[in-house]
Amino acid sequence: MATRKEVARMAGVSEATVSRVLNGVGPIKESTRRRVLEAAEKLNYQLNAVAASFARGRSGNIGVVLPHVPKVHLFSTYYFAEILSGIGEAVQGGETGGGLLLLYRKPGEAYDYVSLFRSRRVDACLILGASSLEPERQSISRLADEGVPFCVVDQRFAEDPRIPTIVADHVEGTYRAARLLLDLGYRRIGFLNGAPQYSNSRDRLAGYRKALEEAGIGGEAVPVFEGNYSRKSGYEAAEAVHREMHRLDAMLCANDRMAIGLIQGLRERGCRIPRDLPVVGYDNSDAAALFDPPLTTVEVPFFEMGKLAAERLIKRLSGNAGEEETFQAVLPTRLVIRSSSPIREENESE
Amino acid sequence: MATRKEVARMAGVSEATVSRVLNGVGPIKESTRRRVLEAAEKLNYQLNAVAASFARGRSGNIGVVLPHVPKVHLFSTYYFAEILSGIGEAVQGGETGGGLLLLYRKPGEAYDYVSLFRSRRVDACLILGASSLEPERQSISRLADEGVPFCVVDQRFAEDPRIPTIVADHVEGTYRAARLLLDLGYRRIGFLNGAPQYSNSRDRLAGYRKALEEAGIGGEAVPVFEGNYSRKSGYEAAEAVHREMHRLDAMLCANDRMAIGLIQGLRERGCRIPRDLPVVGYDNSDAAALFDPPLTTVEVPFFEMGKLAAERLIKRLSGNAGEEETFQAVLPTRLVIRSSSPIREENESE
DNA sequence: CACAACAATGTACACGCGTACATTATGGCA
DNA sequence: TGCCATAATGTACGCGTGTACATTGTTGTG
Repeated sequence: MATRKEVARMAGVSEATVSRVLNGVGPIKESTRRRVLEAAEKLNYQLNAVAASFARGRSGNIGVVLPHVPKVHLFSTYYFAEILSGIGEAVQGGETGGGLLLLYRKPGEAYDYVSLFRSRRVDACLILGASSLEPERQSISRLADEGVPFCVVDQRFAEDPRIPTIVADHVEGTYRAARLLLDLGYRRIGFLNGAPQYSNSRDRLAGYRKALEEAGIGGEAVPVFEGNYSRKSGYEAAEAVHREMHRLDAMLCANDRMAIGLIQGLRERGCRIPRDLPVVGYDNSDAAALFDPPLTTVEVPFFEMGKLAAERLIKRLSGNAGEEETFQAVLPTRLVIRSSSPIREENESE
Repeated sequence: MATRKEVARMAGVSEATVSRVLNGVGPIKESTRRRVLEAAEKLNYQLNAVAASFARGRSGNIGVVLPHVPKVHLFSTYYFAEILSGIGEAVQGGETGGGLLLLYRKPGEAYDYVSLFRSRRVDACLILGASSLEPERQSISRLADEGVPFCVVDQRFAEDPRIPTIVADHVEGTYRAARLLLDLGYRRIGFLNGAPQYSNSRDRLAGYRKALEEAGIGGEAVPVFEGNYSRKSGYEAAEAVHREMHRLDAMLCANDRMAIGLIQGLRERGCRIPRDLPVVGYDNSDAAALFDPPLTTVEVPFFEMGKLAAERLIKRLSGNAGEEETFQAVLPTRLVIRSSSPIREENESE
């Protein structure tokens, strides 16, 4: 394995000159540059990236921290897949040379993000699938203390404005979805939510409640169910939903997968969708369009969220540090009307 | 930022002792260990992973090289999502401490894998979505020359037995699927394949042809179409398929997404599935079960392939090197019968 | 008690690079 | 020619760790 020293010797220059040629630093005579490059070529020299990272004090890659749930195919989840695709798009476009370092954490537990930086394994870090549970919140908070570049995707920490976040406007999303059903004349609209430790779950609930309250429908008149965003949990919720059927005339779900599971479960109980019960999903995943019936749902720009988050980090790494150090962006959602809700002459989007 | 030296000073020992305590190497007096750990704790010391990698000559993470196609949401692809999920499962279970380093390459181009190792950025490497195109084949071949741990997933290089691969038995997969249609009485079975630069495409074609030949159906009697595994390409293929309808009485597709696109396109031309034309997919993606009609398809253990590939690398890294250096595994596929093919009393699986 | 065996720790250096600073060529101008 | 600014290159060192080897305690055995 050739090293810088050998290249220097063959080219008849000092190691520093080799380094300068390879990094394009400082003025170099053209003939020298050629000699060095030829020597490097001839020796099949390859810069040791780890040594360079060590000398620079930076690893050159961006960390992406994901929750690991055994047996769950995380990447096959529309939510994570889209966010990650967006992140990938950004790092590819950014030409950082470095890669994405995928790291797993146990959800709910404290993860030592600070060590991640202290150990120089990442220069910046994106946090996906975080919750508001105290251990997680604290460890993310410590990251803010540290002043390092990071960003939490789709999870707000309203109480700590120093935590940079990029979220979607889920309040508006479920508000619109609920309004659609209300405008169609439904009053007893149930809600199947995900776990409340996620701010995005709580936001969805808030938007739903807001719409109902505006329509003068009391808080406890309509039941709220809880799943975990999996198809299975929606399927299992069908039992409870079916039991409460007399108090319901429509269902709103916090994501498409649960909506699909719910519909499958309700069908097994003889329920026809949307005739007996309109069901509205959320996310506008691929499955929403393919399912029978195609789901009315809310489109969320997960791809763009990931892309934006990564771009911000990359920009902050490669230049003007410090400015707009903490940012909190909220991206809009969009209602998509299909046939799991009754068709009527409504505005197709917006 | 505390360093080893300071810990050593505070604990009243040498740096070497600190290192030994932290790495659990050699005999250490219990009282010393405690003093060191206390000092490290008190100073909030964090080992510099980059420096350690540098000293060890290993980075501690596993590279995953993916094709990057602009605007394509790679992770949202069932194929890549499942393989990556499997890889994630393996690295999580393996407790390597290190992470997955995601790296992008331009498909079809030569990628300098060797540099990846020479630069010490990865200790091992998984290659996804590779093709048999000459530049790619060569650069992967060079990796084999190098003798480093790597594995190509779902792409064979039959001509070079030194290249470790894990593939699915796609020949058997399409053979079974074609046999299903033949057994149902169909003779003029068309095939919509992916791009032929992938061995998995060619294998699918081979299985399909094998079944037809066994049934005494000549090579050119039935048309073969080509897409690129996207839903859109299947949708666009509908035109050609519809044009050739008189020569067809069933269609086999190289993946579910194309099958779905094809069905959507055919429907727009007034074609009913499966009554007018049975369509069989491939992959058994989530969409296959959700689509209307649910697709008859071939299940492929992508998750297991990724998991197995990663496990092999991890095993090879963390111990007995050299043995079974190159391995080529072939995992079985499984026919899944749903209603995009006519129902008859067939064996549901196997 | 002498000595070996081993436990416990210290010393010293390599790892390959980036870069601050020192030094030497080069060219323009008075 | 002499002088200075700048180009071009060399020297020297730090980065923080792992670890081979040397050294110093400790224990057991004859």
